[in-house]
Amino acid sequence: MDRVPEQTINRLPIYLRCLVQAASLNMPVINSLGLAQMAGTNAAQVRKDLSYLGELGTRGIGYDVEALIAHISGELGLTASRRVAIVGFGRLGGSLLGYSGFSERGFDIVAVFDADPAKIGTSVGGVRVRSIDELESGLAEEAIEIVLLTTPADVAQAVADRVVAAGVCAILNFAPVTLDVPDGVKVRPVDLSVELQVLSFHLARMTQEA
Amino acid sequence: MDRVPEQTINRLPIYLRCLVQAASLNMPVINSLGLAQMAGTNAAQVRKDLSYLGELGTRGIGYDVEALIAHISGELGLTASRRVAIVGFGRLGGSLLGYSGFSERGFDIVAVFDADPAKIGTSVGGVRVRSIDELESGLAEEAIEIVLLTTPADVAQAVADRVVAAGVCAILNFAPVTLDVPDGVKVRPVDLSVELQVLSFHLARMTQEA
DNA sequence: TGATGTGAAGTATTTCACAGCA
DNA sequence: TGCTGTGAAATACTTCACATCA
Repeated sequence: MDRVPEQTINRLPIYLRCLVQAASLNMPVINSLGLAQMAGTNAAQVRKDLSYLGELGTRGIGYDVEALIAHISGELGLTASRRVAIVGFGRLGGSLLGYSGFSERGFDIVAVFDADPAKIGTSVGGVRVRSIDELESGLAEEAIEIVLLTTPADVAQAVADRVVAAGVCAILNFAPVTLDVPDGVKVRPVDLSVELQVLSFHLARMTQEA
Repeated sequence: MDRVPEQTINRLPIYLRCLVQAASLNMPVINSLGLAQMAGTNAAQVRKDLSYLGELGTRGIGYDVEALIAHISGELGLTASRRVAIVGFGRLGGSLLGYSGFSERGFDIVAVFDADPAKIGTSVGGVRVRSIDELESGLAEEAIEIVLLTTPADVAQAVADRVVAAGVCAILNFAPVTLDVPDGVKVRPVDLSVELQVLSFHLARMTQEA
């Protein structure tokens, strides 16, 4: 089987979300057009994307919703829950810990690290805040697979280096810096200012063209 | 001049951030390789991207940092601050209102809407929470250009329809649904569960291949 | 019959490689 | 000389169109 294109990977969680909704509406089967309309794309794209995962549909019929949910979940590695840590427990880190959407989707936040002595040792939502000094040991102890990096920008790279050295291969980076990590480590940047600036670009274009 | 490719637009805010940092380090000039290293890309990409904006560099030298900041800021429409509204004032909406990074970059949150009578009329951070019933009039009154959509998923499409009908052309969508909007309206989805699932895919691939 | 799966065509994006200019 | 700007090549992705098969 060929490698799955990056853009296809980005759409798989969207398809999964749509399929779960279809299942909740008691649709046993969905075709590529129906899924495309829910996901905001087109039928050919859906078929091509799903074809990278195998021959999952039935010609003349479409895709079995439950079977496709199971298959995509498997591809996304969602069969077991994943152990997640928050590094940097400021305002944003606190919000993320409180967000129920993660555990609902199998992402369990089981460790929190911060440098502030006033926070260390306190417990929030059943999770104890650890010292950043215990980062390496704590990540190993808790068998962390994914780190949510929410430190201030000026220490993000240094903390990321330690996280990577501790063996973590997946980082969701909320700090407004581009992280430099070795091959094999996946970083997804989340930067709302970047998103707003992209929207602003389009607004500027519109008013200019009109 | 040719249209700027979408992927280039996505990188412009990154370049801008790197340039601002370079300026803070008192670098008067930066070359494509230096900017590429800061931005996590390569020199050819930087030159190609910037070439869509015009001939901004000096051969043999590089790019004047301040001039390039000014130019990219202009392209991104950041010369004046932009008026932003939060629609859906739950936990997430509250966090976003409290985030200082927006106003620092010229995005001013000047209106907040919610459906909960307990919240309507209260003031947070100098902004009064308005009833969702006043959505259309409020968006017009405050001359809102960008909406941060943070409603529950099940009403997100309906609210988005009203936001679009009120003339807003840019939406940052935090609801875990794919919004259907007319041509000319730009939506940027922000879904942390999707991001985590993409990371999970790569983790699954790694363990499988190893 | 009707919808999938997929080569092939069409686009978009990235990278190369070097002419051109300060 | 050294770095930008840019056609051209290479690669990646999307869309088309239709053979294929339940």
